[in-house]
Amino acid sequence: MRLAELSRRSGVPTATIKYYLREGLLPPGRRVSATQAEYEEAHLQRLRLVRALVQVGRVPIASAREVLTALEDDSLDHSARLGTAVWALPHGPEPDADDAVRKDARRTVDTLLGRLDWTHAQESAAESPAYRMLVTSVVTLARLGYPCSADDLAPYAHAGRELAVTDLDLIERYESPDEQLEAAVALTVLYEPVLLSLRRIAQAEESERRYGRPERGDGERA
Amino acid sequence: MRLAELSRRSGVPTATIKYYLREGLLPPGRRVSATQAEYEEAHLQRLRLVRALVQVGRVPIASAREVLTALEDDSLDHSARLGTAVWALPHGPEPDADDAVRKDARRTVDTLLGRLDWTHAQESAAESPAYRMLVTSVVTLARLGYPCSADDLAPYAHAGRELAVTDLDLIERYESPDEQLEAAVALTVLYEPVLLSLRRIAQAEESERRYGRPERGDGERA
DNA sequence: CCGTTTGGAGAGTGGCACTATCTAAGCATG
DNA sequence: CATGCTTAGATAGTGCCACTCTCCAAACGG
Repeated sequence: MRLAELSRRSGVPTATIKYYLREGLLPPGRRVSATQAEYEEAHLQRLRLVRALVQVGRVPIASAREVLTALEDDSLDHSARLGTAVWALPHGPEPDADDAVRKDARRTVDTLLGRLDWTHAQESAAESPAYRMLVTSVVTLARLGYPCSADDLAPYAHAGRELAVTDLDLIERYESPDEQLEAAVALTVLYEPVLLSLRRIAQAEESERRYGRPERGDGERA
Repeated sequence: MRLAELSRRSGVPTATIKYYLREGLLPPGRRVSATQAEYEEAHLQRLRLVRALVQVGRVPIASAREVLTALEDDSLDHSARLGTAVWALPHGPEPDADDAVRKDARRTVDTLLGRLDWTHAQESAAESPAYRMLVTSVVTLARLGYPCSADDLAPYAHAGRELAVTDLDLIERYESPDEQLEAAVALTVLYEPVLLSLRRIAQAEESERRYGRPERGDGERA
């Protein structure tokens, strides 16, 4: 199919598709002549994935490129591709200083990971984006006056563990390695807003259950 | 304290503090003369909250203002303030169309909420930001070829419910209504990256457990 | 009295995700 | 072949956002 049809079928403007092609988020089409290129179904699928990552998953373009190129990096094996892809995913602010508060937070996190026997996370991936994001969040909470101990974090870690099992079960539904790779990235990123919104809804529900009045005020937000 | 000291103690540049004051994220200081203003500890705390929301919680400035003004809106009672504040929090893309896929997603979500007996969410807050974010995510997943049924969502909802209970228990540790309000906002927002990073770490851990290195990983399937 | 500091306001900056414009080369039709 | 529409590709521009810079006049302080 031509670029125009790709645009029509995906709902993405042609200018934006051209931009994605330029940025390497989308592999170039099969050149048919100097001014024509042919795109396949795979391009459409990839385009939808890009849109989902960028718009719903809030993944920056540059990170999305890293993720997607990792997915098809022939020099890596299956699990290395996935690791590289997920590694490129998150996007938290870099820590500004390594002060006492941060050391405390790191100790708390390490205690938690040790208690859970998550030794892999502690050793080979201690500087993974996820680990750093966790430490940064704990630091921020502490500075705000909400210190969180390993005990406080434990319920979230347990939830994370159960969800991870669910996630991997979902991914295992897919047969081919390529499908699994895409599914892993898509499900990791796109279930995040699912989880967060369900938590918010549950908070409102539980709050109503405890304190009994509707959460929503009346006089705001047309 | 003066603006300069506020800056020094918070680590936020004076220019940025002035910007926050202009934007109404920070209440003005007590005017001492035409060119002097005095700031209290409360300003410092508020400033730290703003920074946490904006930098770690990725809340846009405009939303942060809505949240913070709701927290001190004297025309609302305690729970209305909290509702308004949390209502202003998230920031997903607005849905583009109300097509068949979206209707399906809505039905799936409603089924899930009904099954959980989350009637409040279904009725009075059916158009809450969280509900819309959830529907949008399900739509995106479906369009990508990852349909998720109410059964698929159930584990995430279950996790959300347990976390909501934990969250409210944490908030109840605080005595005064004002403290509870700030805690509710801070903990809702700042535990999000905690939860997401713990999920990522757990995924890596579980993945290693299933497919991992020959040393420790044995093919234990869950 | 005078250099420095302060609060305030407006304009400017840099990053990012597009988006509009332009150009040259097709392809389609008469 | 002439004519007009479409396409791929490149370059420059747009809008938004979170700051950040510059300036001013008042005022503090030695």
